[in-house]
Amino acid sequence: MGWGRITIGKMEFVDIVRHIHPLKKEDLQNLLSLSETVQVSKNTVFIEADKPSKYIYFLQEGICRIYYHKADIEIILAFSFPGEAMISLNNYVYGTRGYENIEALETSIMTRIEIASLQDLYENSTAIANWGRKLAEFEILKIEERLMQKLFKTASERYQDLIRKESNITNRVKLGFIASYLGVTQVTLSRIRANTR
Amino acid sequence: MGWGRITIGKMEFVDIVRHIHPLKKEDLQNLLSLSETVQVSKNTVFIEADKPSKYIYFLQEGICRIYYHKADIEIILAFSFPGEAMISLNNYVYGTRGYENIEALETSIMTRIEIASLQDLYENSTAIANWGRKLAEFEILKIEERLMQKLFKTASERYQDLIRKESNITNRVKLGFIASYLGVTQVTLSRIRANTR
DNA sequence: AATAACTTTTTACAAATGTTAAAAAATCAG
DNA sequence: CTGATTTTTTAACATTTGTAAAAAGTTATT
Repeated sequence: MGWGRITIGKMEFVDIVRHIHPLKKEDLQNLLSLSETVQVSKNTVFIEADKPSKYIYFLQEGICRIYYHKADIEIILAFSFPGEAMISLNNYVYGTRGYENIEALETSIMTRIEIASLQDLYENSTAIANWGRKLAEFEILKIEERLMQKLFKTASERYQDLIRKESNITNRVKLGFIASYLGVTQVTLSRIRANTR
Repeated sequence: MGWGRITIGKMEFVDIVRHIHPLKKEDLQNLLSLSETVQVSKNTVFIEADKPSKYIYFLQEGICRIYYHKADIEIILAFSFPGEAMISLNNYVYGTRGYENIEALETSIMTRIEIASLQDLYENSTAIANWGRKLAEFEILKIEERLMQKLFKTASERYQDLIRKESNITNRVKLGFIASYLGVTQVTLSRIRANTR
């Protein structure tokens, strides 16, 4: 569909941090001093299942997919957009290996922090501990939202919801991925799209 | 099935608290001083959707169901067993009204803490803030587990998983509820059970 | 511009699950 | 214990979704 690239969202790391939980200058500085901005090129898997992942990432620009691999099935749990945190959950919580693979679907800018250093901060600053608490709480809400969608809504409704929220996602992500995210086959998604016209 | 009641798990509140994140005597005392043990009788809905819920509950004894109501559909998100926390998520995180109804399926013992007081503690104690962070992180893992089950496994596998984990749940919870939890109709669950024999 | 590789849609058929209704089984109340 | 109520299973049929393969459309490369 030769439309050319769509303008995409961008977010500064400090804004991402502050949006989770406001911090005083000193705490903010401590967090920022641990952070490192990286560019991840298209189709790079930067968090891999079964491998320890040292970092928590915050997406500033681009789009990623979080997916699980099981036997020969691959299922997309979520897409990440600017402003969102990306982690290997079990790794972050227990320090063990996790299930998630996370791949940049476009060349993306993200800021990362070493989880071990972050956890030191958690132990030494009440404000940052509460920041980490809020981060976790928002993740709960995000994943609960996803589960509710899956439990309550048909694939067709979930598709509508997705394009309402991210209107140009079909121009940035191939339909096979979107079908996987919705939990249906690509054939079913094609049928849904055919009935929506 | 005239078997008589099955012995059920029990948990002390202090053990539940310590299992989330170890606390020093003083912090533990602060938490305990805010807590209040209550008995909730069978079939009582003690957290209601669209109503503010002042408390976070920790189940010591009994079994509860967390369910959403939408139009005329009712879907069970989870069963709670001793040791688990029960909250209205949006209420806990944002102070707004939530989607969850939580009902005691058996007469249950639980300890509750006022969310507002707990949040005061979060602001004033690094250890308790980290305790709250861990609480949230474990909730993420729990709900992620549930989502993965739903995404990767057939209803039949999910049923097997459930009875492996809670072998006597079919004696304590009616199959209509279990079907709802599994995300299938009761007819489908009957078919699953018929094929498992 | 032509070819190859990849993505999306369509088709035909199979399998799984839902719906409705009724029967069977289990449980509860008096 | 017995009848009433609730829960669970079974049956018949409809609908949805999956599978596999082909066709159509798109993108990338030479």
